[in-house]
Amino acid sequence: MDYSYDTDLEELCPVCGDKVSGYHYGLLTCESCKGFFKRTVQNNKRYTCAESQDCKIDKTQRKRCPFCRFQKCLNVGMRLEGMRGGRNKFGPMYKRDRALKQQKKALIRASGLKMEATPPLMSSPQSDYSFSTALSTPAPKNTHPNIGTSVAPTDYERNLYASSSLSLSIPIPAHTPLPAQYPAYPTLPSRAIKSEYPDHYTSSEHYTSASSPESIPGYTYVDQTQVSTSPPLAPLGLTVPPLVLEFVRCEQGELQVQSKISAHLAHLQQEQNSRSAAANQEQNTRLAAKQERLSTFGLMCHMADQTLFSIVEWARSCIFFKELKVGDQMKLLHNCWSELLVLDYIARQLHHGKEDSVLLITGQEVELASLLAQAGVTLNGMIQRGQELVHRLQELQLDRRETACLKYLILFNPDVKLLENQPYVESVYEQVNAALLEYTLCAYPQFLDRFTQILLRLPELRALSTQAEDYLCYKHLSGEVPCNNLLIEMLHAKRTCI
DNA sequence: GTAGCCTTGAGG
DNA sequence: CCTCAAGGCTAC
Repeated sequence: MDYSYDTDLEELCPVCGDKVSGYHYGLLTCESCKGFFKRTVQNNKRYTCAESQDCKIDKTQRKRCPFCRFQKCLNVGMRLEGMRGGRNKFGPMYKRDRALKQQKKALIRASGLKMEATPPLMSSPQSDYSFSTALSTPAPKNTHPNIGTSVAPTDYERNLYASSSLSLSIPIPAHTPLPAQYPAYPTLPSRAIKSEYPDHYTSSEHYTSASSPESIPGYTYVDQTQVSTSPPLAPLGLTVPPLVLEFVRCEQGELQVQSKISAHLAHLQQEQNSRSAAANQEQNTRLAAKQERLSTFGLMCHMADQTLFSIVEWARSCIFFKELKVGDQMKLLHNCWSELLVLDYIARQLHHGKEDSVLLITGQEVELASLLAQAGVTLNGMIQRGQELVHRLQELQLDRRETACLKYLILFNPDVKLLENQPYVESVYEQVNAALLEYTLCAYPQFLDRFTQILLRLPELRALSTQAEDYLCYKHLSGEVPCNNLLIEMLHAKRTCI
């Protein structure tokens, strides 16, 4: 049994299930999918699907529909690398991925052994139960007192078993869609490429469209594993990694931030109203409407600006970050401020849980329709993209602890250049990664790929934040962003240091 | 077009 | 040196 842990785990191509031949374009794939991806990208191939763009791709049928095969390549995270030769820009990522896989195996093995010795005791009062249950919108009906003794062990065992020796003993039926348990590299692919090859990333239609959700029509297999099964069990009173607890402890009180920002904005608005009231009286309605729209955008900027202040405040008070020198702190924040802003927004919507409205940091609820009606084309696109991302995370039922971990993963980006204490940042990143992995495995043992699924959302978050930055930059250049803005300062800082 | 094998070349 | 991923080659 023991041998299987080290050898055959995850040795299947995430696209077609064939034998993996090594890392190609960002993840472990088979030789044929590597070649297929290469041909497609290099020759700028365009395929069409004769069916409904959701063809099953497996070893025997992969030739049937190149369209769906390519979609799947993109979905699992294949990305073009810009450099020829062995060691390339994916190098560190591959290294991390390998380390993480080892870690995961070790963890699974460890919990497996623990299992054999003593069946998990769930009878202890589920002390940190409250967070995830309070947060998850549809209250899971799984607080059955016997859940630990009756359901959990088998479930847990089955998953552990499945993950460790699946490829040996239980061949995956060829006709089923691959469950997304064959992880893509659990790092931030677009980031690595983007930071090193900005042009490459943006100029290639494949990759820009790859990260926009509406261009991924065949993206269904992930959802099947997450949604069609019973709703995720709440954490089973298993120990939550201390690091994760610490992360949650460091979270700011939403209400506190809310009232602070509300007060600030109310003040601003009051000022503005009194200033423009006189002018508006004389204007015709069309112009007044235009001014109204501009001021709404301005207000949003102020809102984002204030949120950014609170994010910086959070970062400065949080574990690990405060140990860094100011120079490194700045570099990290300059790199990720927009991602943290987007994540903050997304997390609020997750908590909000309504599809037809969004919740602002001020606590105001805005109808999505009216928001879309006021915004221009670009902003509309971003809002919709944001909603898509919210939706996907909702399907995963991302909990508050996981959200907290994501903030750290975004903040401690080991790919940031010119850090004084780069190894430290890298080690924090690894620690957070490990903590999140451990947490997801313990809290949601029935979803072994949850960790990967969560991390797979980060590239889209990244892409969205980049788009937001670009948009802000454009708005700034056309003079529509209020001055003295931390947003703009961050924008400048980032653009000048790259 | 596909996919297995070969060559190249950067990084360790 | 060796490793190993990107890209090339070519029998199907």
